[in-house]
Parts: sequence; C-alpha cells; structure tokens
Amino acid sequence: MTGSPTPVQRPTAMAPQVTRRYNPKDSEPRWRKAWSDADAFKAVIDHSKPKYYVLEMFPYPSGRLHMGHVRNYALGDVIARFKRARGFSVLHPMGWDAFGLPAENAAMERGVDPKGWTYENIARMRDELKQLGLSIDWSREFATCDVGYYGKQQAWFLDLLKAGLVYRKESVVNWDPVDQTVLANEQVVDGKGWRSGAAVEKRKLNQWAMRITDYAGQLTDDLKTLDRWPEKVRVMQENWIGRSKGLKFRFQFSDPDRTDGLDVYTTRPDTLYGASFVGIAADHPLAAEIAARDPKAAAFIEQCRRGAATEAEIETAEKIGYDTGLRVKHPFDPSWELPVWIANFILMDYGTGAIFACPAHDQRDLDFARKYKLPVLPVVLPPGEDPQAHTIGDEAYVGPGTIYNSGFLNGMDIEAAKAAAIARIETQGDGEGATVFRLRDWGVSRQRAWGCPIPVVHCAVCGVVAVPKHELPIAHPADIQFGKSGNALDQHPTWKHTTCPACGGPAMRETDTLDTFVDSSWYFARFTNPDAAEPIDKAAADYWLPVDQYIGGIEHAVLHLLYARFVTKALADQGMLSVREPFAGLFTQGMVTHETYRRQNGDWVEPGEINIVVEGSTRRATLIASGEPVLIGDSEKMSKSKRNTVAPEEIFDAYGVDAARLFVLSDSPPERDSLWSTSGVQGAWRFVNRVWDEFDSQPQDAPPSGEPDRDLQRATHKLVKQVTEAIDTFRFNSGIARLYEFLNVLKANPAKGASNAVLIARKEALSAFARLVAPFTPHLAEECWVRIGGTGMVVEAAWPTFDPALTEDAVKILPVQVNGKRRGEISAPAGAEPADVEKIVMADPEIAQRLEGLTIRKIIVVKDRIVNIVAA
RNA sequence: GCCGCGGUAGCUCAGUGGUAGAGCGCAUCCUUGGUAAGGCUGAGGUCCAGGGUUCGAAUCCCUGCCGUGGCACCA
Repeated sequence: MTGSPTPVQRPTAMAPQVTRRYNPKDSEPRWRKAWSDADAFKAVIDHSKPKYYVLEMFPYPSGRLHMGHVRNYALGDVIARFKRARGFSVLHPMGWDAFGLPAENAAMERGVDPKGWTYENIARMRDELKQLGLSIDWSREFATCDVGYYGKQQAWFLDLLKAGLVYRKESVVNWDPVDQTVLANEQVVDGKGWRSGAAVEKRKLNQWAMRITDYAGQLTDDLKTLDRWPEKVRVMQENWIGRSKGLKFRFQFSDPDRTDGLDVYTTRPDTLYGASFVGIAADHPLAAEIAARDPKAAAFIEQCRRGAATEAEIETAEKIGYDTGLRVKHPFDPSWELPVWIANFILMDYGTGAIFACPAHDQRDLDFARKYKLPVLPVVLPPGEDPQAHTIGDEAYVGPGTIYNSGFLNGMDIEAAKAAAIARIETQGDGEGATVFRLRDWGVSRQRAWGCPIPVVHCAVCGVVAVPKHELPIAHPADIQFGKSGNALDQHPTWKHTTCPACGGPAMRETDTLDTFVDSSWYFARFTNPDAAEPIDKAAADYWLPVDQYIGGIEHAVLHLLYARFVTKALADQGMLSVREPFAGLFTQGMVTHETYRRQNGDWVEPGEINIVVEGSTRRATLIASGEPVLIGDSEKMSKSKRNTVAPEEIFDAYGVDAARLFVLSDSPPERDSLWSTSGVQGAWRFVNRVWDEFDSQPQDAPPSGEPDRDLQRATHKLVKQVTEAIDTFRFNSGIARLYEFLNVLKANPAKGASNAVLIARKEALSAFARLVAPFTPHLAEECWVRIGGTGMVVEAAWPTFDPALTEDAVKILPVQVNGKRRGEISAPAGAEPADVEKIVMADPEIAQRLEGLTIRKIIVVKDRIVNIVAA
C-alpha cells in the first residue's frame, strides 16, 4: 500500500457567467471523480496517526437503494469525513451481505441463476451508493457470496469444529414452512419467522449448532465494558441472555426401588418449605417413561404437543396438568411427600425441564394449584402482616418479607434464606448453587442452497468428517437448478457425491448451508485485509479493530450484534483476533418515515399520485387522476405495502445528492425516526443554494489587510465550537441548525458594500463554513472551497479550530427579574462581578420604576446570565 | 405484567434550574435580467395535567394521563 495520494488536477468551479444558481448535476459527479482520482479515501495503516474505524451495517443487495440506506450511510459518512479532517487514519469500507433467500426465491420464480441475479443487484446498488458521495475505500469491497470470502469462513468454521464449539445435535427446532428452513430462537418473533412472517412450527431435526452458551457468562459480563453502546441495546441483550442464579438439586423418589432421582432448578430456594408439588415438562424423559406404561399420561402428552404447534399458542395456552402418581421426598423433611405432575407450562429446554412449585409465591404455580386444588402454603410474610391472619388470594406474593412456616429458615430475609437453603442442600449432597441462562445454542444449519456450504462430509464408515483445509473452498456447483421447493444443493445430481477424506470410500457432502448471520459475524474483521490468505490478517486486524463506530438499525440489537460478539470471542480464543469485543461504539439510527395516503375504499396511494393543497393550517389531498379526496394518514416506516416510499434516485435527480443527505441528517436526532417530506427536502435544497450564493458573492480579489469585524469573528468561532461538539456527540441535526443560523448571520453582513473589517471576517467565516458543512454536503463544500481560493480539496483540509476566548461575547445582555418575572434587561461586561452588576441594575430607570414602593429583600446575580431581585 | 423512551409553535425538533428557540409551513409586503426563483417583515406557545422543592421550574422530585419500543409461562 502506498502512502500519500498523488496530487490531481482539481476541477475548476462552475463558470458564474452561465448561471449563478448552484447546479448539482454539474458539480456532484465532477467532485466524485476528483475524489476517486485522488484515491482520497484509501485506508492506510499509519502508526503515526490515531486510527478510526467507521462501519455501517452492510446492506443486503436488493438492487435498489432506499431512504433508510441513504440515512444510514450518510450518518456514517459524516463521522468518517469528520474524523479524517481531525487527523485520524480512517477505515470506512463497504460490502454486501449477499447470501440469503431473496436470491433463491427469485431463482425459483423466474428461473434465473441466484449468483448472477445477486451480482447484477450488487452492480446496480454499488452505482447508486457511489452516487451518494460516500468517503469509502472501495478497494476493500467484497460480497459474502464471493468464494474468496466464504471459503475463508469455512476455514475458521473447521477451527471451531475442532475446538468443539460447533457440534451436531438432534433437536426440536423452529421450522419456517414458507422459507422451508430452520430458524434460531432469535429469529422467531411473536411465533412468526422474522423474514417470512409465517407461523413457525416445531420439528425434530439433526442440526449444526454453535456453542454460544459457552460464552453466555462473558457475553453478559462484557456488556458492562460497552460504554459507548446505547443502554437500551445492552438491556435487550442482557434480557435475551437471561442469566439467573439459583439452586439445582435432586429430589429422591418415595418409591425405594427408584434410585435415579429428579433434578430441578429454582431461583427461589428460600421458598422450599412452601413446596406443593413437582412439575415436569411434557417432553421430559420421565414423562416419556411414564407414558410407556400409562395410556392416560400418553394421551395427555399428546394433547400438549398438539395444542402447542406454534410459539404463539404456547404463550396463550391455559395451564393443564396430569398427576403421574409418582411421589418425591422433600429434601428438608423425608417424611413429606410431594406429587409429580406433568404440566404444559414447563419448558424442557430451560433449566432441567422440571421444577418444584411454590404456589404462594409464584403466579404460574398458583394458577395451577388453584385449578387442581393443590395446597398453597405461604412462607414469606410481607412486612407488617400478622402471621396468623395472612393468606394468599388470587395473587401470589413475590415481594420482600420475612420467612416463616419454614423450619430452620424462619426469621430470615429472602436473600439470607436463599443462601442458607443452598448451603443446606450442598451439605446434604443433594445439589448445588447454579447459574442458568435463557440463551440457547445457536442453530446454524439452513436447508437452503444459496448460503455458505458447511465443509463436512458424511461417510457411512467414518461418520461426520471435516473436509481438510487444503480442499477448501467448497464452492457451489455452477449448474445448480432451481424451480422446486426445498434445497437445490441437496437435489443437485452430482455435487454432494464425494469421497471420504478419512477412508477414501464414497461419502456425501453436507448440503445444509450456514445461517447468513454467520456471514455477518466477522465481515468487519475481514475488511481490515480482504485479500489475506488466512481468514483474518492479524496485523491488520490489530491495527484497525475494534470498530470505533458501528452504525445500523435497532432491529439488529439482539440477532446480529449478539452473534458478532460471540464469533469475535470464539475467534479470539482460537488466536485469530486480539480484541474480545468487535464494536467499541454503537449507534442505532431511527427509521425514515413518510405520510401515508388512502383512498375512500382503503387502498394505499403513492405520494406521487396525489396533490396536496394547503388551506391555512389544514392540508387536503386529492387523487391527481380523478380528483377523488384522499385521506392523509400517520407517518409510518417507508414500505412497499403502504406505498409510502420515495425513491432516492428521483430525489437526487431533482435536488441533488447533497440536499438529500442534508435533509435526512437535519430533520431529527439520528437515533429517532426521521419524517421524509417534500417540503423538507425543498428547504434543504434552498439552503444549498443560499450557501452557494453567499460564497459566490464574496469578492475573489485578495482581501484588504487589517483587523476583522469582531462580532462576525466571534460568531464564526462560536460556530466552529458548536458544530464540532454537535458532530462529536451525534447531534447532527443541531449542528446543521447552527449552520442554518450562521447563514443568517452572513446574510446580515453581506459582501456587497461591506467594510474592510467585515470582508476580512467573512473570509475567515467562509473558510470555516466550507469545512464545517463538508461532512453533510461534501460536493457543495468542495465547490465553495474552490470559489474562495482554498488550497487543495476540502477532503484534504484540516478541520477548523476555534479560539475559546472568541466564543464568548465581550458584553453580556442580562435579563433582570423582579420576583421571578422578567422586567427588563441591562448590559454588563462579560465576567462582571455581582456588586458591579447590582450598581448597573440600580442605575436603570426602568427597573427603579418597577421597584417603587417595594423593599428589596435580596438580589441574586448569576454571573453573565441573569439578575433576580426579590422585593416585597 | 416487567423494563425503557417520548409529550415544547400548524409540522419536525433544539433547549434540561436563569430572557421560550430553529427549520419547514402560514400571513403581509417587495423584487420580476438569480425566475418551475429570491428577499423583507410578521403572526403563532397553559413547554401533557396536577402537586412539591426553589428567589426562580419546560428543566429537579412525586402522582396521573396519552403515545411508543423491547421483553414476557425462563421456575
């Protein structure tokens, strides 16, 4: 890699005699070419500079850019350009999350090749993205469906397989009947597939899985170190991982012939004396054993299975149970027997799939106990309650209190009783304190062809055998046929037939492919050197990682961000990475919304099909074609189904890229939703023109020498301070608001007929302004820079600095309050002492008049801000 | 049910103890060789409601109302 970019011929500013209006169609492509010719955004490892890695979540190549993309990438570009100007060595790459179902669906519907379809989409979308004028190092671009990428993914997959972090398990999985594939728990939302929206079914399949649960503790603990992540996302991940601390112990059966016991997990060992029954899940092994000799039990289990086809149904189902007739002994009192029930509300894959129930202090247990007339024994006494009189009604008591009715635990608070109960169980040898997680292992098998092939073979003799690394990559066959449902890779006539690397006999390739979330779990590391022979170039990764600022949608708060954190830790443990967290800073941007429009019959109407008339403060819409009145609805996320999308290309064409960027950045704080409106983008467009007008009116000849106008100079320094701080804190909209305001200051100090002092101050102001506006409207900034005779290009220029002494006004206007109400104002020198301010106040005739007949009790002077006189 | 976030001008939002602000929209007027435009001026606010703290509350505290996001039979 070479160092400094070669100097290039700058384009000249557009000729003012042709038109004075700003012409983005002329200027924008010209500057993109200039940046590209100068290789201005090449990321270079430079140990003399601080590094900064900016990354936006890479897009799925749908083939069409939407406003959400514009916002996402514009946000990242502001940071990247800002950091570059501030002297950082910046890495800002781009790639494509290119495997996945849409390509396969297109292949099936239209008989096209998914690979060709995907690369065509990438080509089209790359052109659109480049049009945005992003400061991206395009030399690092790759797609996850490039064999050069997924082959390396296969390589580290084999490492994890060897390390025991990837394994095969027969399990009940979430089956998406529309996408014909398995989904991870995280990918099921409200019982429906996250992409297809189809009701998810339960199926038993042999699956590849990754041991994310091995890292559950670390994934929780390390959230604390992510201090530049939104609190909200950390909370969501913490809830998802769901660590709980409690007790795992074994009940002994009353039947002396049974010596195996029944393991349960509880977070409330303090309530053991309130135990009423023991419950097991319908698919617990003990339930199956009982069903084998008890037809009624078998029928009950079958009923549970049938009634629980989908996640959504499980959650709303009524609690039902079956008394198995088995009895277990209470661990603290062997003469106390508890019945064992099979219950539909107990989950097999959480804890041990079995519980002890304390109905008095758990709502689910209480509902069940009331239904089946089981005992309800309170053991936690709420503060101030009489132990004789206290009873449990329809609500379990889960608050604090004192333990009673509980033998050796009596009189303790809940925490002390938990510790004491765990200690006693451990002494008895019946169990131990345990930490349990809600998180399950990550099922990564997908029964689809258009994904990363899993590099193993199945041999009748040797079983599952890993493909040797030198045989990688395992690529897709070139002649894959789509058109039927199911896995086209599995249906290919020859691809899966191979020989066993171990015994040389005939074997079958694995035809499942990896979940596309695997692809996006390490791409940020590959970007540090996309051409490396190894999956990750350690030296490059050590320089660039972690990602300093990651930007994307909140919808990935759990899925993608959790998987990427896990893979980073797993690869670090294989010695491939030094960092244990991939993203030091995370920013989740809001959606782009738009008004919705409906006809009388309820049909959605596109914004382009209607005409809006403003009458005073009300707006009315009619259909252009027929004049039919149209209902203006709420603003909602832009979507095809509601027909409220706006095509970025049309906006670029009408107003230019800069105006579009400016508007999505200026409208609202980046983390909130942003409302797209035509009038809004028109306002941004007017701003672009007014900025150009201001620069264009500045005389080109050398400015006179002398002192600058102090007020304009102070305003300039204040502006630099404000915009710098706004970008640093992600308040782009307020940074832009300051630029809008400053333009009004410039207009109040026009070049035409200006004094020498103003002309000198204007020169400094415009120079700063061009660089301050550059992260938002980079093309316009370059054009303005040329117009005022700036050196080089703005992308090469340093960020402006400010003199703190010049950001404060020399004379302060202080409002004067009498009894908290504003009654006038005085001016005082900045930093004036309270005693001096008092004198000025007392000398003010208007204030004196207000105070006539009143006795002054107290005068409060807040330096440089306000004066309040308390009088009666 | 649990945990968040929000409620300030017609709209989108700043301001988070100290004079209620910006952009857009709206109105008046001007310009008509920047013209499918530009400019001047202006109107518009119980800062969701009630209570508290304070010399002073949009801002801090309490209660409630409304909207919105996430989690939710996880023992």
